[in-house]
Amino acid sequence: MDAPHSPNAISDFAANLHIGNSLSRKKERFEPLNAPYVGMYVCGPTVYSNVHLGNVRTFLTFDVVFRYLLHLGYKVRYVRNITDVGHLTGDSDDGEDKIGKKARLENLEPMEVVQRYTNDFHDVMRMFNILPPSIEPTATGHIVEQIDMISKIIENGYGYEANGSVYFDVRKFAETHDYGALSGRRIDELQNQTRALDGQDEKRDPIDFALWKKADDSHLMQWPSPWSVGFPGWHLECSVMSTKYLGQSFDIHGGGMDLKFPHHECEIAQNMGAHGQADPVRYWIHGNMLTVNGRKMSKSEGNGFTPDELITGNHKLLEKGYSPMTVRFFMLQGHYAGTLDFSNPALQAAEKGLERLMSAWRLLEDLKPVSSDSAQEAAPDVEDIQKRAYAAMNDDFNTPMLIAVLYDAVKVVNSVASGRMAIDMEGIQSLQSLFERFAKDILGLQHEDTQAAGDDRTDGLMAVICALRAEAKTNKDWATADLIRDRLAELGVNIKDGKDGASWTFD
RNA sequence: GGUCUGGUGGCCGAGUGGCUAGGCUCAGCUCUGCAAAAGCUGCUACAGCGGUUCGAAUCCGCUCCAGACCUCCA
Repeated sequence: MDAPHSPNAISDFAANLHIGNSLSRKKERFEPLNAPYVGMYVCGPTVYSNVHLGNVRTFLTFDVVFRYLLHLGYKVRYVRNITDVGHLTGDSDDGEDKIGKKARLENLEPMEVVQRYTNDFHDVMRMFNILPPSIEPTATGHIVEQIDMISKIIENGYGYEANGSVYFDVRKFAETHDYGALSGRRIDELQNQTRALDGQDEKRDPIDFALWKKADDSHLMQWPSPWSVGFPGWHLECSVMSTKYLGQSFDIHGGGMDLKFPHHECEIAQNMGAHGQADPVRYWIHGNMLTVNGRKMSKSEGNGFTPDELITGNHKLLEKGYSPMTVRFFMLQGHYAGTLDFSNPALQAAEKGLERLMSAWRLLEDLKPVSSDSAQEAAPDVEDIQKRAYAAMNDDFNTPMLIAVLYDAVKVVNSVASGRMAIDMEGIQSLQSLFERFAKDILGLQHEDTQAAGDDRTDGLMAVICALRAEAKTNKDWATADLIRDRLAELGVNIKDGKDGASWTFD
């Protein structure tokens, strides 16, 4: 991806980037701690099952953030973890972790489960053209660091051991820190609302959370520690890995809205408790949920589906299959901070809208200048379109607005292509650059029907067929001309009659 | 119960004080042998009730509705 100016320069447009910070609940101008470097951490998946579309949305959100920061010229270190230590299953709290349970049910090593679903996760990310992060650390690869962080927290007086488990002393921490600042929760309100969970009687206070849990014999994944043979608490890994790779204070932390509490709140407490760092994360970004009929997409609701089901349409919620790019575009048509409702009509609309966008982009490749003498409309102000495109992205990554701006460019391309609007070569190049930057680099859209470009033989055959049909048309032999068009349509080849002869595309 | 999000036209979905969002659908027109594509035009909006204001979808208050989260559960 090229930066707008020289390879090492930060774009002038970067100065106006504003991010909706969920910590302050305000849009704030983005100022990196150590420009041109930017550190970003995003909570990755727990790899105990296939990811579904709701998960994809979160990673897509941060893919666009990552892409835009790169585009602006920042040197981004993007860390996205893999949670490969299972934590407790569901509400039932049967004392078994998710990965361990899956391993037992399928008679696999826990690490086989981890590998299988990590591979699946990577496949899905590729399918949706989501860029890999700079570092993808795993929880199990950082047990030593986690134990070390727990020790620091204990030393600082914010952690205590009970029966081989270690808990975070929330009340102690809250004496000097604002626990609940991110989620807006008050510890007095939290007090009576905690669920009855394993080990609750070991805690000094029900609101304390686990840093280390002693494992019983049935627990498949366990490690030695100064306190017991056991496993780390869920919130700890992200604190440890973000600190290790990005430092005690870094620029952006992202994740799904559902992780705000307790996960991210606890992360902040752990970081502060261990390092005394006042401001571990400068900008918190939370992606909102994908809903189906107004309900959060989740496995337990049975309303989530896998990419395979999506493409084949083989799911009770899907009327037909949709391509990954259609889904990517559909998601980008909503802002990441709002819920997005999944429905067949909405996806079909996205499919058609994307097709229009991509067709114009394709047209642009062979667009020729149109003189102002022959055109009814004056040349477009591409510079202005580009300005609005940057303004949209700078306004908290407003991809729906960016897409609306791109449709202005689509209109220009179509008008020029039909000879209605004037444009010079420079204008065409500006438009090409616009699509390259915003559609390809930033939104990550790509043509899916590349095989339709055809080889030489196909092109030759089509040229012959079109020539025959053109002759039929010249002879006003409409029956033959229509027959050719209809039969080709049945084969998935669409003929469009333009001013300069017919063109063709594959479905 | 608490916390946090939201409630926008036929559908999806932007927009935080006055200026066209956009996409899809539908209707009409232009172009076209017809069709498709494209362009143009039109259509029905801002949950409700009060308030602030010259002016509110946009600010404030209340009500109603929906969703998410509430300690180890994306």
